[in-house]
Amino acid sequence: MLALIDTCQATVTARGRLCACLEPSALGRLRAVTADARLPAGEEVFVEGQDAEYLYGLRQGAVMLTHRLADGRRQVLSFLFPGDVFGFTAGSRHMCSAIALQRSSFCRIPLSALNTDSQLAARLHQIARACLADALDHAVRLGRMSAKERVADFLFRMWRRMGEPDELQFPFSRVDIADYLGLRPETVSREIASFRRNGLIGPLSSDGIMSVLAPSSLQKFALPR
Amino acid sequence: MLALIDTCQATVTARGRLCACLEPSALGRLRAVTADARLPAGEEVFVEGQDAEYLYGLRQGAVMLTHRLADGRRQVLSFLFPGDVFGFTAGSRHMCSAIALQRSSFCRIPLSALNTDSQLAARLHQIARACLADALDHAVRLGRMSAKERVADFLFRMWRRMGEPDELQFPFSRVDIADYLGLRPETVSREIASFRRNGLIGPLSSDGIMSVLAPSSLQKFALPR
DNA sequence: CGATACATTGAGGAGGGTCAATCCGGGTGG
DNA sequence: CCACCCGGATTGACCCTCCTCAATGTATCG
Repeated sequence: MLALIDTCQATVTARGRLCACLEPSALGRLRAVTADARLPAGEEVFVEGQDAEYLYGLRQGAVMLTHRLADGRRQVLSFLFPGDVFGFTAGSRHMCSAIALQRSSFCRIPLSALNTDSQLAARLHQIARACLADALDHAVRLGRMSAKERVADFLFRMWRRMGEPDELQFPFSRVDIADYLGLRPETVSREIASFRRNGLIGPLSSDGIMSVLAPSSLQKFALPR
Repeated sequence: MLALIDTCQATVTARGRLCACLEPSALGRLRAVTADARLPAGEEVFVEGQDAEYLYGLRQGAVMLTHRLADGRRQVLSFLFPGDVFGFTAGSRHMCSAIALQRSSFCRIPLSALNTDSQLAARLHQIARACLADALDHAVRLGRMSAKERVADFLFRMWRRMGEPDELQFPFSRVDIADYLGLRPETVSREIASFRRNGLIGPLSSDGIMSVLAPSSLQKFALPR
């Protein structure tokens, strides 16, 4: 019965838990219209400019939203984890691409469901407002924080987002992180090395796992909330 | 009758025109719950951390949304003009402050109206998604564009937003622009001076009015859309 | 007319970008 | 099993964009 109430095997997050916030009848309607899908790492859920037909709820894996300029420069707009909902658009077309960073599974919610199910629509719009808040926070980071602050804030938020583990294992590359933070990969590397020298994080093991030694020191650089 | 259909004296914009998109009966319900207000320049519509009770529709004037870091650094998140709707929140509290840049008038829409009027709610959520798109665009600018590109893009978008006039008259200071673009006011001044030397904009008259001579040249720096 | 606030301009410096070399782990094939 | 290669991460050297600090210009207001 619990499994029925929350069909997404999602970690509990402020933004996520689409299913958990719906009453059983609404959940039934949701299940009736959603379809599941899987993608291997590197594949696109949707691409910029494509007609938007669905919203997406990430069940397992990780996804990033990216926007590309004409000359190839890329900005990563968001990293998404299980429980997160994505695919919101202003008009009829996607304004960014969604790329699976790992083998991922997600459900697709037809946009038409927004017109027919007001409780579902209200919940999804609440999530859209949370995405707006995230985007504005990100603008603050990109506009007003130094490279060191951006990297520390990023490590801290990822650490918290992943359940405050002793060891962080990222599904994304240095280039992805750099494109998210508005920096170059070399700068990200240097800042991480600096934190390691200062004992805020442990030595990097061979497979990219890093231990978080002093989360509170990282948090000093982070945006509140 | 036209006045009844659109009670906001707002310029036509993609994001705005809340009233114009509502059918007459919904508009009547909207008018029944909204209240009007005015503010002089410099006053706050709401401040960060305050409990959110309303959404706001700007009728006349100009407003900016700002976020402050603990040490005083400020990021301007958005400049708003007649027709724009603002005050969207993720939780129960405002995540930014809204400051009138000019004497402004606006209407207040109680959040409770979102629960009782689904057509109004749908329209406001559509606007919220447009705000999300704007915020993501802004992240691209802040993360991946040079100072020259940011200023050119800003001038071009303001020029277009204000109806492509021959002369631009801003209601905000260089500091406001700099805090919006993630730059220092000196840098904004220098880039504007550079555009003036290159003939993209005319000489600055004493009262801050600038003429736009080569919008298409400015547009080359701008983000599409 | 001075005082204040804001914009502009200049000189110098620092943070982060650019380019290149090196390292390292994993896959591939002999 | 090992040599080779390849992609990503790291590190170093150098440079450029943008910031910092200060001086000057300009408009508004008492």
